[in-house]
Amino acid sequence: MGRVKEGQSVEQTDDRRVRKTRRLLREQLARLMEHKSVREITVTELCRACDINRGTFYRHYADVYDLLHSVEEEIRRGFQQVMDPVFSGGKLGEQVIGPGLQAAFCYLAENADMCRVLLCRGGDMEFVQQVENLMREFVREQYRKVNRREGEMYDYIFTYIAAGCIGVLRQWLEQDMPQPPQQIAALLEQIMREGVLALL
Amino acid sequence: MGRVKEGQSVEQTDDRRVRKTRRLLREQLARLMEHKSVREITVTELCRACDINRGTFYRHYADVYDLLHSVEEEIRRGFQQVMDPVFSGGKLGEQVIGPGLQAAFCYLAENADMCRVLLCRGGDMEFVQQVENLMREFVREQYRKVNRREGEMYDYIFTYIAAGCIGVLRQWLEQDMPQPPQQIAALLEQIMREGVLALL
DNA sequence: TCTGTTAATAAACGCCGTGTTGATTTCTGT
DNA sequence: ACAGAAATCAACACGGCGTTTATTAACAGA
Repeated sequence: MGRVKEGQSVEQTDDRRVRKTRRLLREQLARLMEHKSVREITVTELCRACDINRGTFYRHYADVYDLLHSVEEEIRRGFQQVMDPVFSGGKLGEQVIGPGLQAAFCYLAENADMCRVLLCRGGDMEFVQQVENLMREFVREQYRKVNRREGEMYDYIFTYIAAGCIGVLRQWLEQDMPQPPQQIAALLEQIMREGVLALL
Repeated sequence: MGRVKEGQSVEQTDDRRVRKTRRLLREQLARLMEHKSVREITVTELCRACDINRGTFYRHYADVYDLLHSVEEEIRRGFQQVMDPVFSGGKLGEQVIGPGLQAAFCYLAENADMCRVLLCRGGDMEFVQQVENLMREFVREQYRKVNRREGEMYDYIFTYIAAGCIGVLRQWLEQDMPQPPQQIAALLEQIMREGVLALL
């Protein structure tokens, strides 16, 4: 059964050994995920790849998905952190969409290997949904500054915009980011500002 | 290793026993998937739920994912079939988006239980991507009638629209479809025709 | 540099699901 | 009614899982 962990939020340790072990596990997991789906990766296999004792793995994580989720949480946390200042500190209102998107896409580009594996083909729906929700809250916040109307139908529209952005992000990642993140952010800003029709 | 199957496309049989077995397996898989993720569902467990011999399962499918994919393919095929007439037979051009979306959403509503499980939280990214691609081709086809311009950036915009639609679909399914499919289709048609800005 | 602490290792354990087999029984279409 | 095929039952080796114990190695702090 799953071992009781040290409360998934605080993972910092002053012991060099555990930092090393966890870093190794994350690296090798990412590497293996480039070639096969997560469900095909076994603890045994991962430990062999790390040259780590299997018991050591279980000291840190309950199973492969537990490890995966800790990686996801790290990326999600970073994503949130990058968006947050733009999020709440937007006094200019209009001028915040561009920088926000640009910051987000630059951050994701830095973690492209992991993000591609988590958001694209063999990815984790749960994680995609979480990122999409973050994006939706960003969108809602922006439109709230202009218009305070609410309602179920508005929720659908916010979802539409957020899902559209994540969809573009996914395609961009899957094609190995042929454009610089700034260009994608600019495109999405334009779509959000002028709508798709103006561009077609 | 995976057994060689009868070429995943043709699954029809005249033998009542195999129809019964496969139907049972699909039903129980859907039922189990409502309570737990696919990765937690074991062949043994599924067979117990069906009161079917485990060897019988392996006669039809290589593993749980093989079964799942056959279900996905069936739904995808139906989806495509429902869209296709509107797709190619659109002489009116403008008048085809509404009926197309409406047909799609009505079809998905009929298979809501399975679709929710495949497209939402615990779903299969691979499948979501496939449905999204179908939607994108539909969108591209519609816009092609008005404007023949092409290019990488246009692809991003088509992706944006398609992903937005699937995102709305996902939210709608997850909330147990509080609106009739016609209303959602109408909303998306409006968005595609007038853009999000006109609605906010 | 020493010391108490703790992570990492190695080896072994029972458990359970897997995928396959062969012999037997039950059901099916014609 | 009959031949063929599907479903059943029991058993098999295999391998990953999750845990335990004793032991070694590395660590932080003084």
